[in-house]
Amino acid sequence: MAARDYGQYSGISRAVELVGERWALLIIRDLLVGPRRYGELASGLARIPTNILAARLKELQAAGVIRRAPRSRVIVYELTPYGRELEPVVLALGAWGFKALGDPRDEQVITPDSMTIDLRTAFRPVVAAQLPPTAYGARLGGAELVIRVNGSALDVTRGGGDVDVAFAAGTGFRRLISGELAPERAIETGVVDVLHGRRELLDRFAETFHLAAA
Amino acid sequence: MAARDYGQYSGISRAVELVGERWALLIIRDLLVGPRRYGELASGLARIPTNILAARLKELQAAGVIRRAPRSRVIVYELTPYGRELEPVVLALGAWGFKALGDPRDEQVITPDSMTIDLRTAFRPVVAAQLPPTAYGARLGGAELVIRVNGSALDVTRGGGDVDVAFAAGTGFRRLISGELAPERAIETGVVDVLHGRRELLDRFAETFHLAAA
DNA sequence: CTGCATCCAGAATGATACTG
DNA sequence: CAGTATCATTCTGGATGCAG
Repeated sequence: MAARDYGQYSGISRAVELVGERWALLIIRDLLVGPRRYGELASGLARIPTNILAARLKELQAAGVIRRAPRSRVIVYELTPYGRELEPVVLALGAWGFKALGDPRDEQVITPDSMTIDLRTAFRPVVAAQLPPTAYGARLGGAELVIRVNGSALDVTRGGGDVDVAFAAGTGFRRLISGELAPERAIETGVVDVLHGRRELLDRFAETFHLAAA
Repeated sequence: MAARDYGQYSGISRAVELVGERWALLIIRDLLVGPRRYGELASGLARIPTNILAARLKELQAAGVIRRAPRSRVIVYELTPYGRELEPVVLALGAWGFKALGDPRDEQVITPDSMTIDLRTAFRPVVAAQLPPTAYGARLGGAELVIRVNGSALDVTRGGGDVDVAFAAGTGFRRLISGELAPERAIETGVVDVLHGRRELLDRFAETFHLAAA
């Protein structure tokens, strides 16, 4: 039950003892977006068995990475301050893994939380600071997000709202961000579908969010 | 055998599919220090079962993270360029885990490679750049290292050589680096044992290598 | 209904023995 | 030295049960 240890005295081995079990980093990823209820975690991590989710939540609590917090009648899980220190690690790991992503397969889901973190990994604050504030509406798989960029600040929320440009992208999302496909080409080929708004803002999106493939 | 996938289309899930299996990140950690033979990896990761090591090496090759390279009669494993891009991830994770380290337990080993990476995570190049070049000899558990700091450059090698100060530290190593114990106190209490050289250089060591506990 | 606990088949790991 | 083969143990995944 407790994470088996590696018998080594080192930072890495301690870290993987704490958060290296299967599913653990994905739980942490979703909690980086915000506190979540048990059921919210379960539906965000569609294929996690419920007993494994319960076990991981206990282990991560014991490790001091997350905690149960009562919020007006319901219980949510949230990162502790120490857990939140994993943010740079998760973002760096996500950036690395993003480069190895191919096109999404049919059985793969995109959740709002995972997409939010992926957007954070690809976000270029220095570039964004030079551009006017913009709100994008993005529909990707099952996730529908409003992405607000204001200076070097990024804010991603779920659901609708007023946006400057709204688009739907399946396989195109990664290609846009990797620079593999220019925005105009993406629209032409139908890989990205602009639903409404100023379609030229897709260029700005591609500038703001960029992660070159390896 | 192949890494089971999480059914999600995201950077993190892809990353943990590639390097999230048990022992994988420790193998990568040691390969970050330099190319290693099968037997070197096996002895650095004392408790890894040999079949698991063999399996991981194959999976990591298939993932494009490492490769087998023939070096004058023998075969070594080394990181691919893509694998080397994990360096910031491993260092960040190591820094996080280091903060959760307690005192070393008896059954825990310290290997030269793991210690080398831990020193890299704690190294402060900006601080080091202000200090004169210094060579430290450190004996920690089974690992005996020569640590050369020259400006903002750090070089850690195994074995002996001329150093400005040599010291042995058991539990003291972490406490020194975390700032939990001042160098003078460490020497007084016998937690750190200066073998020869200028003992006041331990202050410089503690300035150069620092990682505050959480 | 949410938040888990229990049960069981199958997969991964760990220990050890063995081979080219 | 560099792995492969075998087998006991542990963990995961999927289904289901159940208490607040």
